[in-house]
Amino acid sequence: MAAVRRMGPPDSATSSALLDAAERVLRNEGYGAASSRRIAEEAGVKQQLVYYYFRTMDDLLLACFQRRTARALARLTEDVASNQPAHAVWWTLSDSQDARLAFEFMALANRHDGIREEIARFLTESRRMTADAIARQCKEQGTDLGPVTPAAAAFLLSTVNVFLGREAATGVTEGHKDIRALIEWALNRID
Amino acid sequence: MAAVRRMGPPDSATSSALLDAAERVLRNEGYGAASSRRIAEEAGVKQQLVYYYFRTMDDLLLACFQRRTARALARLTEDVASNQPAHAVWWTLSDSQDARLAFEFMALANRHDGIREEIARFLTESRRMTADAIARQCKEQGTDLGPVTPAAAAFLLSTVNVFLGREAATGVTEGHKDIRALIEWALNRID
DNA sequence: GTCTATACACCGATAGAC
DNA sequence: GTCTATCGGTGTATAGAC
Repeated sequence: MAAVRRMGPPDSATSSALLDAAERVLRNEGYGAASSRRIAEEAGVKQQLVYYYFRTMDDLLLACFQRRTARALARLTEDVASNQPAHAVWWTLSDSQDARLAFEFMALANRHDGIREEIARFLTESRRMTADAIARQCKEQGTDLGPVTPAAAAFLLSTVNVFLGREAATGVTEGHKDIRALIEWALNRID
Repeated sequence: MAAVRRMGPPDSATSSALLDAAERVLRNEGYGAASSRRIAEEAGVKQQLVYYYFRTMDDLLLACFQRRTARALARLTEDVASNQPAHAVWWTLSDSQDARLAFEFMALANRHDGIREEIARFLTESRRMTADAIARQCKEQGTDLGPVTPAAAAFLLSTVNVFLGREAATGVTEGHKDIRALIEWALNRID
């Protein structure tokens, strides 16, 4: 029956600043550095304020991820409705900052049940939307992708960028130019 | 000048058991759980023994990764020399346990300089070996992969499995069947 | 080679004053 | 809404006995 602690509204400026700070820490230092003290410092507030706006650290990280997925799904909805859906999805996912953050959340899912479930929901949903858009586009254009089914294309579109971003941050670029060229070639066949 | 602490040999049974334990903890619980206490417990020894065999926790994790890359490069050398190099590389990388561990090390690289450098070296080297083998195979067989250059194929071979493994552990399987079929199709064209 | 004991930093989280 | 103070737990790492 706990839940007696006083708590602030989820839409305040400070709450939002904490979520922004959490994103930066996760992206640049990894989830191992995402402590209440480090995130509060990054946001420029006292550590204890974290627990005024969020019940637990796990709650903060989950809220951070959910804010991201809500934005990503809104953006994806626009992308698949555009007249070059495959290109639009690819360019949205091409943001290197987002890719590194996405990687960190995937890693976090290993020990955070809530985030694991959210990731499963989000990936399944977004991949279906992308696959449907590609299938529709191919049908309209009369394009045959051969062994590359819409579902396979959607998988590649959503995973390749995450690796490109993480590897680039690690100092690896082997094969990156070629894989980008290959994706561009495929996008031009689809759209 | 430090380095005054007494330390054990790097090839003992206990040292090896600690590295095995570290692999299991990393794979199943993530790098956030890879503490000296947790790893010692997993290996069935006292926490302080970790510091008899390894100078720091970072050293242990680096040794763990280096043991893995040494084995992986040896295996890769066999694979690329076989008469179906592409298939051999793919099946080696298809081990889901290895894939999940590889993902964890990629995440660790965000905050561990030594591992980041080792990953950069290993990925660059292994990807070149794979690309060379694919290029050679295509030349011998007279196969034209079109927009899929050997470097692009090597990138996909080394990254797709890592995501398949991590996603499956997260409860996501959307597009997995299709991407496996696509890879198989491509492998049969190459070898 | 392994044990006990222990120092010190940082972690998540709470209580209550202002 | 933000502050100070603080608790118990866990983390890395070391010293010295057996």
